[in-house]
This record gives sequence, structure tokens and C-alpha cells, in this order.
Amino acid sequence: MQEANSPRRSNRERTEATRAALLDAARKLFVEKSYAETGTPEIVAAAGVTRGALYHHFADKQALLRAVVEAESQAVAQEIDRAAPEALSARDALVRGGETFLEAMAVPGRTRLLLLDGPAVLGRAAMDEIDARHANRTLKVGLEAAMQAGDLPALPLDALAAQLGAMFDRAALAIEAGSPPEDHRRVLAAVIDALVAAKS
Amino acid sequence: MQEANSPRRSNRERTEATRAALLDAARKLFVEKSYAETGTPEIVAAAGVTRGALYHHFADKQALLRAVVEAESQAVAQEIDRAAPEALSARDALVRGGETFLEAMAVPGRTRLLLLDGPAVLGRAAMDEIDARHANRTLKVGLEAAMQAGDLPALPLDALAAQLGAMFDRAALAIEAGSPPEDHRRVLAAVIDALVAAKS
DNA sequence: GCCATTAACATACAATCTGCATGTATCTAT
DNA sequence: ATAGATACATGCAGATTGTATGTTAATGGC
Repeated sequence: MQEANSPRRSNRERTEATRAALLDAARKLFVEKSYAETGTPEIVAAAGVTRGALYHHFADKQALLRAVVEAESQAVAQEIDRAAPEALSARDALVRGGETFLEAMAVPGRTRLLLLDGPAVLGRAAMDEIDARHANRTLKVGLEAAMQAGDLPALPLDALAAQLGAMFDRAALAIEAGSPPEDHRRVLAAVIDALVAAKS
Repeated sequence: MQEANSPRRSNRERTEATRAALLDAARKLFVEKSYAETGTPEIVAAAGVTRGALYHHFADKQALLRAVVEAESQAVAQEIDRAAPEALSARDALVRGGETFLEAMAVPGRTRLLLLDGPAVLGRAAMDEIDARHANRTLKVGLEAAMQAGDLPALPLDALAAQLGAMFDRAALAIEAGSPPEDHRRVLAAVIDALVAAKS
């Protein structure tokens, strides 16, 4: 038997603690100064481990970013799922989901991680794959439901989800840059309403 | 008197030739392997100059990317301007401008330079400033004309231009990634048509 | 036409950084 | 209890960036 602090920790505990410390430190620094301007020595110092630990748990610096991005993307989707009120009109569900997305993306650093460094470092394809399992999935589900309910015109689902998703992304980016949030929300709602009205 | 080739060139000639060689080489390599994975030694080798010349003409590697991006952005806007048919309905002008934009962005490397590495390395604010003088300017002009003609609902112009621009950007990216171009063009046109129909 | 100045490079150097290879302590399974 | 795997720590090699210093070629007065 040992005290609860450092000695005698199981391998699983050690791994989890180290990975968490690395992810936290990396997230903080990537957000503060960008991925490219953050060195691994700085990350491990902030995490209180050595570079050896970093390269034991992650193949390279890029894999560390991938893990950070994955977690962040998942967190955003979770907030959207949690806020889903279930019984709304297709239109309201889409607008409501969009609002929640913008709120979730207002968490400091998320726009940089998910919309700038992520795509540039990991590539568009990798980001699409991640997004398809998270935020963009929620959007696609909403669009599909609306379309089948006849509330939206029949359009290619993937293309529509991609482009509407891009609008939301851009709105989140612009808002963080100081653009009036109300303007962007109005435009988003107007586009959704226009599409719903065009359901011919 | 000297022969026309290398000796006895004016300073202006030397500068222009060197800068052009560096920009060409940098563009080629940034597109092939991304900004981050291209080293300055490789760039200057391809350009046939030394790193001294590079750092004489550009403050740093980032400034070189900025120059490449600036030129690329200008080229896209120029193609759009050139293709503008002047006397069309607001709706047709927007759709036509969008088509031209997608064609221009199909030039290899443009999506990477303008939509991935540019924003990540130079920052969103810097890219917005560049875009505001080029492609996004043409979009904004088109939207403003349509709005004043009463063909579009009154919406915040900057936000609308930003978000529609994001849709076009995303379409360009998706098309390059292999997504069916026709799907994206249909969605783009559907959104524009829906907005025009909602002009009330 | 000469000379001082400046522009346009070339070269060498210092500081980092990344990824890997090697070494060591700590679990874990048998 | 011991063999082997896991989780690190440390040191190294190669490469990269930006700068400082040196050199050559053009330019602008006199």
C-alpha cells in the first residue's frame, strides 16, 4: 500500500495523467501562440514532463495537435447535442443548432484550433474526417431531417452541409475578430429562412 | 556597351528578376509541400540565388508567403473582374461571378495558398485585409448592387459578404478534394436564388 | 570621369528545434 | 520471482531560421 500521490501508480494512471498534462499544456500554448510558434520543449516544460514522454505517447508534434483538435471538435459537438431540444420545427432546430454552435465556438482558442491551425497542419481531408464525426454530423442530421420533412428543397446533402458549415465557421471566426455577432446571426437565419421558404 | 544577358544590369532589373525568381520558386514549393514543410534553403536553390538575397528582399519567410498570397489573390480578383459581363440581373451577376471564382480557384495551389496556409500563417485578420481588396471586394460590390436594386433582402453587407464568401471558399476546397462540382454549384445557386426570392 | 554612398547580394554563425537512439526505472503477467 | 513490456529521461545528429559581417556592383553629385 502507498499514499495516493506519486509512488506506486498503475501504468494506466501514469499514462492518463501524462497524456492529459500534455494535451492541456499543448492546447494552452497552441492557442496562445499558434502551433507553429510553439516548440515541444516549451510544451513539455509546461506539462512538467520531458520530451521523452511526449514522443513516447505521440508519434510527433503533429499527432499531438491532432489529439487536441479531436478533443476540441468532440466538445463542440457534445454541446450541440446536449442543447438539442428535440421537438422543434426543422427551421427552428437548424437556427437553434447554429446558435449553440456559435456559442460553443466562442470558447477561447477553438476557432484557431479548429478553423486555422487544424486545417493548415493536418490538412483539409483530415479535418473533414474529424468534423464528419462531430459538429458537421449534427448539421447534416438536421438538414436531412428537414429535407425529408419537406421543409427544405432537395439539394445534394453533402455539399449543402459543407457549405452551410462553412458559413457557420466563418461567422464564428468573424465574431471572434470583433465583427458584430448580431449581424452574423441575422444573415445565418436569413439564409436558412430563405431556403425553407424555397422548399418548392 | 555590354551583351544583353547577365553583366551590366541596372539595380531595378536585378531586383525585379530576383524577386520574381523567389516568388516563383516559393509558390511552386509552398504548393507542392506546404509552407511549413518548405525550407528557405530549398527555395533559394530553386530560385538560383542565395539565402542572402532572400533576406535582403523579404523581412522573413512569412513576408515571402505574404507576397505570394497577395499576388495570387489579386490574380483571382482580376479573372473575376475580367469576366464580369456588366449588364445582367443581380441574380445572374452573382451566380456568374461565383462560377468564375470557382474556375479561378481551380488553378492548382490556389486553395492551399489562399484558404489554408495563408490564414494559418498570416492570420485571419491579414487575410481579410487582402481579400477585402480582391475577391471579396467583387462579391461585396455585387451584393451591394443587388441590394440597392431591391433584388436582395436588406441584410448587413459585411456579414453577408463574409458568409457567402465562406461558402464559395468551401465549395472551391471541396471541389479540389474531389467532391462533385455540380453539387456545389447547385447549392450555391440555390442559396442565391432563395435569397433573391426572399427579397421582401 | 571620379568618388562617396548605397543597394544587392554572398557567406559564416548562433540559437533553436525536431525526431531518434540509447539508457534506466517502474509496472505486469506468468 | 523473474522476464518482458511500459513509461519515461537524456543525449545526439541534422536541419532550419534570422542575423551579422563582408564583398561586389550600380548610382548620384561634383
